[in-house]
Parts: sequence; C-alpha cells; structure tokens
Amino acid sequence: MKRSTPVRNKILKLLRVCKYPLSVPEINKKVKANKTTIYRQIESMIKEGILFKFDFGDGVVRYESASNGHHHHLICNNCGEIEGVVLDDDLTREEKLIFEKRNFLVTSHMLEFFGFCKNCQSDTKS
Amino acid sequence: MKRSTPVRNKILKLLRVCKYPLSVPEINKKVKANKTTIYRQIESMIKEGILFKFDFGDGVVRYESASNGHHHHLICNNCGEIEGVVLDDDLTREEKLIFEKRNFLVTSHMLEFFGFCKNCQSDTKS
DNA sequence: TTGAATTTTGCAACTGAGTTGCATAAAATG
DNA sequence: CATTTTATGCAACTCAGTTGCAAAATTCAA
Ligand SMILES: [Mn+2]
Ligand SMILES: [Mn+2]
Ligand SMILES: [Zn+2]
Ligand SMILES: [Zn+2]
Repeated sequence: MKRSTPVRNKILKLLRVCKYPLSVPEINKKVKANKTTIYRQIESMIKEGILFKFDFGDGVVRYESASNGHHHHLICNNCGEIEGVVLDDDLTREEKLIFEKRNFLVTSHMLEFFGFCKNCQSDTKS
Repeated sequence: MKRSTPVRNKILKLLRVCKYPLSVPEINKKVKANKTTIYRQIESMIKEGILFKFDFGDGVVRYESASNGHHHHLICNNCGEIEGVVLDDDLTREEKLIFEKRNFLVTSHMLEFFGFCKNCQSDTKS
C-alpha cells in the first residue's frame, strides 16, 4: 500500500481541499469507491503519517490531511460546525512536566474544545 | 430516569471504585444486567452530570464517575494502560484566547496524551 | 389498600461502522 | 510475455449502540 492509485489519489485530493475532517462514510459519498478499499488506503496513509485521525466521541472517526499541520478543533454543541485552531504554546510545558513528575513520555496528544460558535451564541438557543 | 434503582446503583458503585474509565461491555461483565438498560442509565447519568464520557479513538467509549473530578489521561501506546492526570493550569488561558480571537465560547474540552508509560520505556520495545 | 399512571427493565430485531477472507484485477519486475 | 507483488471488490461477519414494544416494578392518588 504505497502506490499512487486512483482511489488513494481521490481520497487525498478530497481531504486536502476540505476545511474540516471527514468520516469514511462522508468520504465514500464523494469518492464512490469500495468501502474496504477506502478503509485500507486510509489505514495505510495514517501509518505513513500523511493523514491525521480524529475522534470527537460521537461514534464516527474523522480524517484530515496532515498537510494542514498539527492542530485542534472547536466543535459547536449547537450546530456541529468544526473549526480548526492552532495553540500559541502547544502543551510543550505540560508534556515536559508530565515526564518529570510521572515518568510518562508523551509522544502525541489530542485536544478538542466544545462550546458555541459565533452564530450559535447570538441565537440564544439552548 | 432518576430513581435510585439496582442497575443504576451497581454501575455507580463500580465506577466510583475503578481507577480508569470503563466501556459499556466492560461494565456489563461486572454488573451483569441488560445491555439496553445499562446504556439508558449511563445516558441518563451523563445528562445529570454524575458521569463523564471519554473517547480515545479506539472505537470504544468509556465512562468515569464525575466524583473523580475533571482530569485527563495518559494512554500507553504499548501496553494500553490508562493513568489519570490533572493539569496545573487547565487551559483557562487558551480558552480565553480562543474567545477573544475567534469568538468561539468554549464550555468544555477533552485532552488525552499518548505515549509510553514508565514500564514500556525501559522495555525498549517498539 | 387498591388501581391507574409513570418509570424502569428486558428482549429481540435492527443500524451502521469497521474488519476479514478470498478471489480477481491491475501494476511492476525482469 | 510470464511471474510476482500489490490494489481492488465483494460478501459475510463482528460488535457497539439504538429502537420498538411488552412486561415488571414503583409511585401516587383515590
Ligand atoms: Mn496540540
Ligand atoms: Mn482539562
Ligand atoms: Zn454553532
Ligand atoms: Zn505501557
């Protein structure tokens, strides 16, 4: 799994353009290929490090192109909109402290913020 | 769904004692009750705020008693062990900045660290 | 205390994401 | 070409989580 193949290219092209992470079912609607093939290509690309995996706890795993760089998300509790966000100081201090205090060597982290987007704040709903 | 009922009490008792978050299948092995009932009780307790939900992206959702307080996790890539961790400054600065810069009002966040626990570092494995 | 109304439980059938085995198609290699 | 390797497709499966409905347990008011 490393060839430049039609399915693989379609997935990558789609994810490079998309502003928010996509699930496999969502990808499949656009790419229109075999389910298994898509799962296998994605697994392969994750291992190669060219895709990132996200799980917001709603039962669907989502993927983004790694070319977008490491970042986190703002997820609206009301409308479900997902925005990307890059932290000023990306937890380097915390990770160093964790190693010093707990002897746990952090190699990666996953951080997502939940709340209300600009629109859904003014809507006064919920 | 707010009564003090046998199934509910068993789940709570189990989660209060347990040091790491448990999935529904895991809970069911101990509590030995109907699957649907457990899911419904857990959903109810989450709404009441006495249970926290965690998703580490491995396809299983896990739950902890809220009496443990808000915290995060150190998840070992090698042995799967899960440790709790409380941050010194729990992202309050970041959340304030997000509101100022992006107009997104953060109400909660989810942060998990992945890496290698003390044992798995010395094992030199993987 | 009795009976209707409400809540909880259990079962069975279903959904939907993700996996696996196997057979075929499409490169790559030489 | 012929051989080997890798990618694709299909069908059948697993497993977490959901839904509808009926039975049991509680609550509460007559
Ligand atoms: Mn980060
Ligand atoms: Mn926190
Ligand atoms: Zn919103
Ligand atoms: Zn470990």
